[in-house]
Amino acid sequence: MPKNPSLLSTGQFAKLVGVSKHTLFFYDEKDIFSPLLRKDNGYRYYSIRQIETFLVISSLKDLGMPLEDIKSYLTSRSPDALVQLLDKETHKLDKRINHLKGLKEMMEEKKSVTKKAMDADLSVFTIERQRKKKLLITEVKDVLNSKQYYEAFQKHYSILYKEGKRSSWLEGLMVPVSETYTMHTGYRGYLYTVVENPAISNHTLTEGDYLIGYFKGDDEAIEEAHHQLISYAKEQGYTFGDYIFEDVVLDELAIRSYNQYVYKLALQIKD
Amino acid sequence: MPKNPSLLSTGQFAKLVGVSKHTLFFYDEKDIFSPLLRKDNGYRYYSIRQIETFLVISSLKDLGMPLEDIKSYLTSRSPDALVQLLDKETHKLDKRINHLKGLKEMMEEKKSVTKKAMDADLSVFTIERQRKKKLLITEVKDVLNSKQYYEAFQKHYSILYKEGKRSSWLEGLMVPVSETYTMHTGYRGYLYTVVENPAISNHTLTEGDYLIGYFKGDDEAIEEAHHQLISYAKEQGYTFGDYIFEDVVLDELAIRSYNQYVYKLALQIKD
DNA sequence: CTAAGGTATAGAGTAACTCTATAGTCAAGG
DNA sequence: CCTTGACTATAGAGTTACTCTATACCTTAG
Repeated sequence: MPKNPSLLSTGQFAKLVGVSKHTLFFYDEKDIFSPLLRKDNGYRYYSIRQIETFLVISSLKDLGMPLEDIKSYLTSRSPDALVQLLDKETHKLDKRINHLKGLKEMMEEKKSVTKKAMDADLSVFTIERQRKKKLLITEVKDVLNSKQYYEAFQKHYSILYKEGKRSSWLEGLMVPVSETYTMHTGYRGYLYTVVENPAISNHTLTEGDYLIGYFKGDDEAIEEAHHQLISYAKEQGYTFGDYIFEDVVLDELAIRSYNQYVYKLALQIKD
Repeated sequence: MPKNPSLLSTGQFAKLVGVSKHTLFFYDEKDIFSPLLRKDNGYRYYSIRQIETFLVISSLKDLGMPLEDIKSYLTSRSPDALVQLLDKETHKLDKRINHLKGLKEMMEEKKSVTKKAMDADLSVFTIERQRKKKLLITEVKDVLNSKQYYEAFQKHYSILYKEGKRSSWLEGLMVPVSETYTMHTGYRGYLYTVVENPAISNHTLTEGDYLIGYFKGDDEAIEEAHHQLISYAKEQGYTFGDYIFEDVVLDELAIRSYNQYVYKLALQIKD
């Protein structure tokens, strides 16, 4: 290594490490990372040796560590402290990676649901086979009661939240078939979310067939849709299960007008 | 779902989705996300249906999408556009995840190197066996020449950068043994980085033994250390290879004073 | 009917920059 | 030696996506 260490101007150093000159001015000003020396004309000169250091600092920053914390680490740095710091950060990193993986999964799920909804024929009912699934369900005694709905939601989310499933976008309402004809006066339902962890699951759906219908419209149309689905199932002589599953598949994110939302209803079919 | 949709105040909604009330005021003001309705007293009321939408918006934001872009998406939303958007974002997400995985790997490497350096006995030389490794090396004709060093670095990094290895913290200098005794007048060296991809590797180290020494000090001490290592190898009658590998193992990040840095020198041993 | 707690707006402050304006510095060609 | 163009510096305003504070109005339980 050079005895007379290779010196780089601010611009050169910035280019090498991939940031702007201004960032280096800023770091210097805040005493986070300073050039090896300054010449009489005020020009900053960085050593090539400082590249690694800078890259670690900027990686820590990328990991969300505030510059203040980085600075305060540097004022009390030691090999022991470094190992501790790296230990802590790799753990955080693990969590971040898992969070992002979860997000990705959800985005892909949302994508596939949206695609299906786009292609769906709203005028026909179809049969779909679903694999076994574990659900977390939370009862809402009266779905029309705003307060109860709110509390159920809060409960439901607090359980999911503990699981680290911070932003599960995909859940719906599970409505007992028995409630279908009293919907306008108030009815019982269950918020449901598909979960992997059996520890938080409190309901299991066995593998089986579902009668599926896609419907467009507002809340009233959906109430009507429930009736249509049941009537059709009766006509066809299906023995159906206890619940209808209701999911919004094209919502505010894909559609501007409220009454054009698309819902998917699924009725358990026995045998 | 409720015909009379369950309405939540700003505070309630904020609690459910895990942000502050102010964030919701802010989003409303910027027309990014607004309550379903406002009562005469100015109070905002959100629908429970809006929770999913909000969570997607905030996930997109978490993924680094500017609110401006989210807003402009929402003004031209459609199922097709949503699928496109999700497609683009999952790809970005993949890149992010890989980047973080790379960072994690490097942090773990740095951690282990630091630990080893802490425990190392500076007064003894040891033999270590190393597995086969692929390297990317870049020649520096005269290590003491600042311009050449800079250019070599730039070249070296631009290759690594293309590989997506954005912040490889771990590389050093490979010095031909033949140059050891002319170090003060200038000498040839090679920047080296261990890489996985054989396509960018231009040098292979076969499995073999290395004579390892840890040294503390500044640049001059390290020049001296090169000599010590060679002398010791000669004394012991080792047939040695062509290169000494020089790595800074305790640097600016772990140590405050420049002349207390710890270097690791490794000399290839034949047979 | 009052107190505790919720709601509103306006505006200042924050991190970690980026961008602009203004001015001094340097190296190479004519 | 001078000029030109590319570099360097500082100061300060602007940016994003908020948070925080101050002030004032509203609602509901006891």
